[in-house]
Order: sequence, then structure tokens, then C-alpha cells
Amino acid sequence: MVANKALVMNHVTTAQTITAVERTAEILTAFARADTQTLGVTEIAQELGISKAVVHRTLNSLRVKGFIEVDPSTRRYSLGTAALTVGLAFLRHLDVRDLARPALRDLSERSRETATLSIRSGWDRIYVDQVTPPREVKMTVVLGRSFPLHAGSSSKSLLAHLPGDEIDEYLENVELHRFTDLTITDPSRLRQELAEIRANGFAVSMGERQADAASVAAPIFDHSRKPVASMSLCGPVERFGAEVDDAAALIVAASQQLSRQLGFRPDAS
Amino acid sequence: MVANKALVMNHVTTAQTITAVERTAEILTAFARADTQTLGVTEIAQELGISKAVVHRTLNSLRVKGFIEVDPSTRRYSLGTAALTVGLAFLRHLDVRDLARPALRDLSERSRETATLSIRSGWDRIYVDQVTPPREVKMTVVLGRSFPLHAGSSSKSLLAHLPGDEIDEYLENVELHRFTDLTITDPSRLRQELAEIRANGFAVSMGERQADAASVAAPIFDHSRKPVASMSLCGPVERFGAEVDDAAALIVAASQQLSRQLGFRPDAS
DNA sequence: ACCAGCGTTCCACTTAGCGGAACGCCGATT
DNA sequence: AATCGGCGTTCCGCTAAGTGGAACGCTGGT
Repeated sequence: MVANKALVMNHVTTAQTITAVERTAEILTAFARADTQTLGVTEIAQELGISKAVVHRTLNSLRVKGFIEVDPSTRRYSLGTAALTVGLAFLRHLDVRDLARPALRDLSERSRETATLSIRSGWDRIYVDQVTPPREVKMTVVLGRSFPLHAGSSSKSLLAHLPGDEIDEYLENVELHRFTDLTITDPSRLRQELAEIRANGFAVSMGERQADAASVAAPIFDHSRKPVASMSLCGPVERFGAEVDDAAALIVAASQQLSRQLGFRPDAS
Repeated sequence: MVANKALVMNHVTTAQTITAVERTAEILTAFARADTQTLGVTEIAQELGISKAVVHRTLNSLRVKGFIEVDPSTRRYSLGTAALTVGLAFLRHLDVRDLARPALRDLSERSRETATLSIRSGWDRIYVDQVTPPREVKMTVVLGRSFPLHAGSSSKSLLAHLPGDEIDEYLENVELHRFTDLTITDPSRLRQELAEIRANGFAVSMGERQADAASVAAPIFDHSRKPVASMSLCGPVERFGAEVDDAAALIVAASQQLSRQLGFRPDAS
């Protein structure tokens, strides 16, 4: 017999999560976010609003499993090799990366600039690969770092090709964080820009995410016609400005071929 | 029963760990170890001996934090982008990798074989980088995968240069797992081999870890004279057999230079 | 010689979460 | 179409596992 569920409802809704696990995830993420290699117990506890005792025990548990290492002399903690093993396991199953590697090399060689690959993850994108040219002045991105979908050409090219309702959702829920003076923070202006990007087939950014960097990007679609990744060419803004048109042609051709390799079929409907 | 419990309690109270955290680590590691991209709840629960309910809630918590993704149609789980972000953060702070990159390229180009870099982690080593030659038949290693310190040339070259008491500890506590027919599983024969490796300055393996692969490796020392990493050249056993001497000379020179760059100073004491 | 602030440990309290069992759903089989 | 095994998911009472404030012992800076 099924009891009356309404009666149970005044109880706290049964959380289908475990706080200790979420805290673990947050602590690991804190190490990834930090610009210093090591973190201290108090530092983490304050940043995440957890008691020192809990942070310490969590770090200890992670240390036993190899996700965290501790320097016995300084008593400061850093990421361990198990973190690497798990991260690279993710990469190993990322087909688009292997597929894009030759294209990135080719793009970088032809343009003599940096070629990057990002994948979408929720309202973010993440750099997963790059090929840099053999020049003294060049751009380098941080692999694994995530950025929101409104700033920079890679981001915009992904956002532009999402279904309309998802774009609405993004514009309604995500604050358009200002990275530089040139970041587009006005939703209606961003909408206009996205329409242009769809018309052109590529996105351009001149210092929207990083002041001294310019880039051109185009999306990569999978078999279900969703934009899953994005390739870009990028470089220092002073010299890349003149290269935009050539770079755009290269990046569009390369990304279309990759989409086809992922099973994407353009149609007329 | 009650008295028994009290005894167990007394023994366990000193453990400064949280089981939920350790389980989390084990579940993430299970994804890295699996050869399939996705895992199911029951599958994980059985492998790790945890109840399905707990696995489900843990996965759910990790999903919220981006470490795990779920395919709604198949209800199967896979690693998420946060795992990548954390793993690459580890890599970002790994100085030896950046330092070794040019050397790996040079080694691979000169030998026309695969050059690899491993770092030590406890009683294991982990591949963190490789450069492969542009040939049809070549060797490729799985980055992020860990192997024990007794099998293969990279492993042996690290083990050989540990302090004597640590070698003893390894031989006493770690079972010498047999990977192939040629894996050295006899402790005293391994000891002999390690002495030879120290005398030569490099280690050789012909199919000890993988039947059809051969390799030559030399250790990289840091400022405190500890072997922290190892470089190898490796290839298919039939053709690499003839190249061993040349490869050994290359790898020894390169590894010694890297050690110096890490602050290692050889002395006569 | 002195703190200030760190990482670590302790301990009584209590609540978070465990897990056996039940549920609903899906795909394979007949 | 009907069956059914096995999956992921959810429920709920019980309890041991974990929490966190406070105390401790270092260590490095002054």
C-alpha cells in the first residue's frame, strides 16, 4: 500500500546527494582554480566556509588515495598523481581531440598563430588542446581552464549555435561577466552579435576576453547537430587584426570538415 | 559482539579519514581504470563492494560538481570536465614536463622512435608525456596510466636509483606482478639487474612489461638527488633490438642534462 | 623570548547518511 | 503482446559516522 506522500512532504526533501562528496569536489576544484601550486588547510577552510577539522580529514582521505600530496616540511597540500590519471582518462575518451589534432597543427602552420580546441560543458567551455607556432611572440592558453560562453570567439561561436531556448536561458540566468573593457555585457547587443556569427559561420573577438588577444573561431557539430566543440586561431591583437580574414577562411573550412567526421550532415530543412 | 565492536572502535578512532571521501576517490579511479568510457551504478557497486544506493548518491553529488556526467537516455555515467580541469591543473605545475618537452622531441626525431616521460608516484610511475615519430608502425603509451616500479625500463631506472632501504621496502612489500613471460619476478634477480642498471646509467627492457615492445630509459634527478622522473625511448621489439645502443647513448645524455636543469649536481663523495 | 597563526587532534553530541527493500522502467526474449 | 530479468532510483527507520568548537603543539617571523 502506498502511503500518503503529502504527509511526508513536510519533512526536508530527501537530498539525493552527500555533502562530504560535494565538499571533496569543491576542495579539488579549489586546487585547480588556485594560481599557487600548494594550499593550506586554513586557506581552503576559509575560502569554502568549511571547518578546518573537516578540510584536514578530507585532504587526508584524498592523500591516502593519491589525489592529494603533502609536503611534510611545509605541511602544505597539492594535487596528486591520481588527479592526473583521472583527468587524462577523460581526455582519452574525448574523440574530438584526437580528430582535431592534425587540423590544429595544419591551422597553426598555415597561419603562424596559435590554434586551440575547446569543448562545451554546460554554460562554460574548456580549452582541451592547442598548437603554438615557433615564434617568439605568440599566444598561449591554459589547458583545462573554463570560460563562460559569452566572451571570446570560441565561446561566442558555441553560444550562437545553441537552440534558441538555450540562448534565452543563458542570457536570463548567467550574468555577462566583464573580462575587459571590450567584453559584450549587454544582452541585446550580444543577441545581435550571435545573429551575425550565425550568418558569417565564424566568430571574431578583439580583446573581449583578454585585452591583448584577438581570435577567430568556428563551431564543431556532432551527429545530433549540437555544437560540442570549437576551434580558434588566436594571436596578439596588434598583428592578428590584419590576419583575421585569412584566419577566418582557414578555421571555417577546418571546422566544417571536422563536423562531417563526427557524423554531422548539413541539410536544407 | 558488543565487546568486539568496542575493540574495533578503539582501533579505528585514530583514523583521521572520512569514508565518504575515500569512496569518492575510489569511484573516480574506477572510471580511470575502466577500459569502457561509461560505467553503470550496479557495475561500480559490485566492483568496489559498496551498496548501489551509496554509489548512486555519490555519482549524483559528483555530477552536480561537474566531475561526472550522465547520459539521460542510457542512464550510464562517465567522467566530466571538472575531472579534466583538476588533472590539467596538476600538469600545469609539473615543471619537469615543460622542461623535458624539447628533449623528448629531439630524442624522437633522432631515433625515429617514441620518446616518453614518466614521473614517480609512490611505488608506481605514470606516463605524463610522449612524442611519437611519423611512422606507420610505432609505439604509443597511454598517458596518465600507472605501472609498478619493477617492470619496463622506465620503471627499473627509477627503482634502481632509490635509496637502498626503499628498494628493500619495495622488494619486501610489493608483489612483483608478472606482465609478460619476460617480466622479472624473482627479487634476487631483480636486485642484480638494478645493480647493472646503476653501473650502466640506463635500463633496458625487451618485452618485460609489454610483449611486443622494447625500451631504453634513464632517470632524472632533482636538486635533492632523488630520481623523480624517467625518460625512455621505445619501439616495436623486432626493430628496436638493433637500435638499443644508439638509443641508450641518446637517452643518457638527455637525462643528465635535464637533471642538471633541475638543480642536480653530481659529486664525487 | 615572544607571539600569531598554522596544522593537527580531541571528544561529546547529533544528524547525516547507510542500506535493505521496494519501485518503476526499459529492452531482450518468447 | 506479454513476460521478465535487471537496471537505476527512491524510500525510511536506525545508528554509527562525522561534525566542529576548543585545545594543543609547532614553527617562523619579529
